[in-house]
Amino acid sequence: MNDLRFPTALQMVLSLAVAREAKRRCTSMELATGLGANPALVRALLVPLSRANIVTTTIGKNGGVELARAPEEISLREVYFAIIDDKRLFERRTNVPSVCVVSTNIGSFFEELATEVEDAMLTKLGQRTVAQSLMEIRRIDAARIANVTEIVAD
Amino acid sequence: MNDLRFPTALQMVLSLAVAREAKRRCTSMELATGLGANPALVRALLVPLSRANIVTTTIGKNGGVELARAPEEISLREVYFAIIDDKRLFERRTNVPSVCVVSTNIGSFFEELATEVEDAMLTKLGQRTVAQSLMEIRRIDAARIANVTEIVAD
DNA sequence: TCTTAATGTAAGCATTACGATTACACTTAG
DNA sequence: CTAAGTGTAATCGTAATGCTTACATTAAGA
Repeated sequence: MNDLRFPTALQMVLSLAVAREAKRRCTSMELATGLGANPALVRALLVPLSRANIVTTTIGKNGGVELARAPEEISLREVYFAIIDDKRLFERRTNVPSVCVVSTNIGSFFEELATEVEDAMLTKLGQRTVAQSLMEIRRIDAARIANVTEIVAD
Repeated sequence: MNDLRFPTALQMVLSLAVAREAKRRCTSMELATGLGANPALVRALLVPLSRANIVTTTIGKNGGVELARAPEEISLREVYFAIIDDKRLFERRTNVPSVCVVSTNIGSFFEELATEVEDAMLTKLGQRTVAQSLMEIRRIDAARIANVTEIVAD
């Protein structure tokens, strides 16, 4: 089973960015509906997002979720890091015996390699903000609609 | 459970690069010993490596495995791609309903994003060859030995 | 030709991590 | 006081992978 936490959290944040334009809050139920998922799953993901100061949750009646900052100020790297954090992209083997120069040092080497590759990935994510991503989503939507119209016209 | 195929294959290829210097072949048993793993596991990974022309296997008595090319000519990207291939780094959610502009287009958007991030990672891996990696391993080993000597001297 | 040493491959079990759901405690507006 | 929210724990199902065993296949060499 693949890890869907990042795509899920990303969609949540993007939906919150849309709601923010209307100065609205979302409930975990609304977010769950957009995902085709369960509100409890959404709330579980809200915990680390809240801890990272990406969203703000309000308990009680009329409560809900909103972005803690302007979407221009939130990078996808922050979202990824808030959600994933501990898990390394590449995990190394454990219990490798020391029987040659390779087996003895592969652990350190792989750690270096994994860090470097992971940094490259995070840098890429750091170059994108939530605001830009929302613009991109709308660009994709416009293209989709234009395409549908064209097909209908045939 | 984390996917250990890439680190496993990488160690195998590095061990084969060492063996190549001595003009030796390795058996899957030898490689498995260095990994602390089972020969059948090694042989399963040998199949895609062989298909990608990274290693050459020889069946029968006195058979075994060797690098198919010089270690300078094999990038870590090739090793990664040979082993992982199908599996995307980021998987998107399935069955997302179309209830708003975000949920309707998040799939396409995430696909674009995942491709870009994955390319960044593969580029990083493409900049490293097996030969360079082996040199790096030996550098780490030398540093480790120097450190041990220093501690013993205290 | 027979034995031996190797790869190729399929089948089955255990483990792990995550998704999904349910349930309930807690909080706050009106 | 009630309704509408979040916070969180517990449980189950499932998919992917590692690990192991077993056996078929192949080829060298006595």
